[in-house]
Amino acid sequence: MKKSGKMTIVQIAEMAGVSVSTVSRVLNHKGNVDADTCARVEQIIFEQGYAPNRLAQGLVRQRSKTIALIVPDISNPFFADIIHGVEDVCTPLGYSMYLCNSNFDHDRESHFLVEMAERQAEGALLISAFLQNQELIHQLNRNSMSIVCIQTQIEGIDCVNTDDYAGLCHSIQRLIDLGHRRIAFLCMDKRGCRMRFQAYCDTLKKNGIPIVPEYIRESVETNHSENPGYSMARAVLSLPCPPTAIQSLNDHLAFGVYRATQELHLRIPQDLSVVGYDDLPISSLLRPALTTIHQPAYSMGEAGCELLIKNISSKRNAAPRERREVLFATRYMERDSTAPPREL
Amino acid sequence: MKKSGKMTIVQIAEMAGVSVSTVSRVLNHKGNVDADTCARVEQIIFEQGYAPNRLAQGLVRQRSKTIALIVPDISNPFFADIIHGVEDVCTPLGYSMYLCNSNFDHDRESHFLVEMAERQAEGALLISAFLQNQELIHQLNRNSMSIVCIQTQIEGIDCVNTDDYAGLCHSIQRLIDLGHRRIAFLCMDKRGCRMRFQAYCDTLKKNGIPIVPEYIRESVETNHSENPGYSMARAVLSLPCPPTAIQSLNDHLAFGVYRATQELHLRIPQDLSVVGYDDLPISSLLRPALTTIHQPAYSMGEAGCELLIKNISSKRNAAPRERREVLFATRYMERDSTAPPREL
DNA sequence: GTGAAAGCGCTAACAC
DNA sequence: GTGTTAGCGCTTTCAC
Repeated sequence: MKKSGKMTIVQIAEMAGVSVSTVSRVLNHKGNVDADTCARVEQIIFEQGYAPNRLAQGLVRQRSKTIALIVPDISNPFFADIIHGVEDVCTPLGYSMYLCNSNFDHDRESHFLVEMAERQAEGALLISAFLQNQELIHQLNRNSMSIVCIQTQIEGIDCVNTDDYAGLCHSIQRLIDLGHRRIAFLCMDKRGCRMRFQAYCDTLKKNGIPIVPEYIRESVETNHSENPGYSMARAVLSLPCPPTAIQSLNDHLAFGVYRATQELHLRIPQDLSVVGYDDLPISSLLRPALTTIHQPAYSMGEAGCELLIKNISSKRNAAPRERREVLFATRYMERDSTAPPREL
Repeated sequence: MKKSGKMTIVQIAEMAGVSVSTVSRVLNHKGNVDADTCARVEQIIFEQGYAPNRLAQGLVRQRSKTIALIVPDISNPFFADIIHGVEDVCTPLGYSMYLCNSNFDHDRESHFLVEMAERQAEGALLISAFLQNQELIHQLNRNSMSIVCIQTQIEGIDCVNTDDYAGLCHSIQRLIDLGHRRIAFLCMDKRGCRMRFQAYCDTLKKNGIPIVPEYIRESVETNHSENPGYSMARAVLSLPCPPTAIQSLNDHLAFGVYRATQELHLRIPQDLSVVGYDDLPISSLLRPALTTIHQPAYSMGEAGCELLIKNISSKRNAAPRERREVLFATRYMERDSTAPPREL
C-alpha cells in the first residue's frame, strides 16, 4: 500500500527475487511452488496491494469474463428486475456485466452490440430488442459473442420468453367480452412487440371489430423525463371518438396513462379501462389496482443468463449445441382498472 | 463476413499486402497513408467484418475507456434514473459502463470496487454506499481508479449530494408540527444513511421527543422478491404502542409500507402518515399520493459522471485538482399521505 | 508513405 | 520447484 502508480507482475517478481512465472503461479494457485517462496510472494503482493491486470490476463487467456446487457430503457423496473436475475447467476461465476441502454433506438442497439463484441464480451443478452439487423446478430453469435434474447424471438437464436401472443389475445378478448369495441393499443416501437401487436389485431378481427389506425400509437421519444404513455394517452383520448379501453404495451406505459386520466378528470375504470403488461410490484399498489399480465422478470433474467453461459462454454469446447427456447407462463391479473364501458 | 473465428490485425495486413502499422494507421485515422492503400485496407476490413480488439488496444494505450457503477440495488428506480443520467454523459464520450449491485452488502461493495480496479476501470461511481473501508477507497482513488460518490460523503472524495440532513429535518419537523410524536424511521443499513438518521434523531431531540429504539428499523435483507419496507412496517405496526407516522428512507421502501397498511386495513393518512424520500415519478400516482422529498436523480447521475470524467482526465495529465462537491436542492413535496394523527 | 521492432501485463509451455 | 521464452492483439517510435 505504499507506492503510487500501478505495480506489475514484473516488479513483484523483482521484489520477491523470483521470476514472473512463480508470481503467476502463486497468483493463480496452480503449479507447485515452495511453501516458503509462496508465503514470501504473497506477503509482498499484500504489502504492495498488487492485483493483476485483468485486461492483460484476458488477452492471453482469450477470455474476458464479461457479458453485455442490452436493454431498451433501464428506467422501466421490469428491466431492472431482469438484470437482477442475470446478475445473481453471472456474478458468482466471475462474470462482470456491461450495461447498455438502447433508448429504443435501433441504431444504438446494433452499435452497442458491435462495441460489446469489440470489447470482447463473451456473450450478450439482448432484451426486448427490435432486431432489424438479424444478419449482424447471427454473425456475432456465430463468431465472436454468444447471444441470447429475452422477450424477443430471433430465428436460430436462443431465447427466453413468455407467450406474448396468447397473453395479449386473452387480455383483448376479455376487454371485448366486457363490452369494449373501441380499444387502443399503445407501444414504443411496433418492431419491438410484433407478437403483442399481432395478437391485438387478430383478436379484434376475430371479433369482427374494425382496426382503427388512430387507436394505435407508437412512441419514438427518447426523452428521459417524461413517460411516453402519458402523451400517447393524451393524444388518443382527445380523439373525437376516443377509445373506451387502452391496452398498454407494459405497466410502465400504463402509469403514463394513469397520469393522463387524472389530468383529464377521467375515472378508471368507469370512463376508461386500462390494461398493462408485466405486473410490476408497484402495479398492484396503484388505485385502482392495475389489471395486467404477469411475467416473471427475475426468473427470465436468471434463465437467460444460464442459457448464455452454457452457450459460451459450448462454444469454447467446440461442442455443438441445439437451439433452445425457455418459455414461461403468463398470468392474467384482473384487478380494478377494467370494467364494462359506460355506454352499456 | 466470411471466415469464422476472429480476425486479427495481422491477418488483415497480410490480406492487404501491407504491414500491421499501416492497418493500424487506417484504423485510427492517424499518420499519413496513401489514399489508394487506405481504400484497399478499408475495403478488406469491411469485407472481413474486422474490428480491433479493444482489450489489446486498452493494454497498450493504458486506457480501458470504462467506468464502473456500484449501486445498492438496481430494482430501486431512483438508481435506475441516476444510471440513465450517467450513461447520457459517458456514452457519447466513448466510455462503457460496468454495473454492480452491492445488494446493500458492505463486503460485496468493496469486493466489486477491487474487481473493477483489476478490470482497469478508469473510474467508479459509488452510489449510496456504506463506506466502511475508506482506506481502500482512498487508495484506489489515489492510484488506479478515480472515485466519485453520489448520495454519500467521504472525506477527500468528490461527491454529488442533496442536503439530506436539512431535507429530513424539515420532514420530521413537519410531522411533529402536525402533532405526531410517535414517529418511526425505516432504512436499509444505518451506515448508508448517516445524515438522514442523524437528522431524525436530532429533530426529535430538539422537540423533546424521546427516541424509541423499537421505532427504528434496519433491513439487512438481500431477498430480491420482497420489498423490505413491507416487513419493517409490519413489525413496527404490530408494536403494542405503534407509531402514528413513518419516515421511510426512500420512496421504494414506502411502497412496502403502503402494502403493509393495506393488509392491516389501516388507512393512510388517517391511521398512519407516511413520508418517503426521492420523489419517484410513480409516487405522485399512488393513492394517497406520497408525501416525499424530491431529489433530481437524473441530474445527479449526470453531475457525478461529469466530475468523474474530469478527474480521470486530470489524473492522466497529472494535473492536480481540488476536491469538489456538487450539491442539489431538495424539495419537500407535501401530498396526501401525511395528516395529523387521529388522537388529536 | 511504409515497415520493423519493441513492448503493454500477463500466462503457459518447455526446459532445467 | 523455478526460470526462460514466446506470444495474446495491438500501438507507436524510429528508420528508411
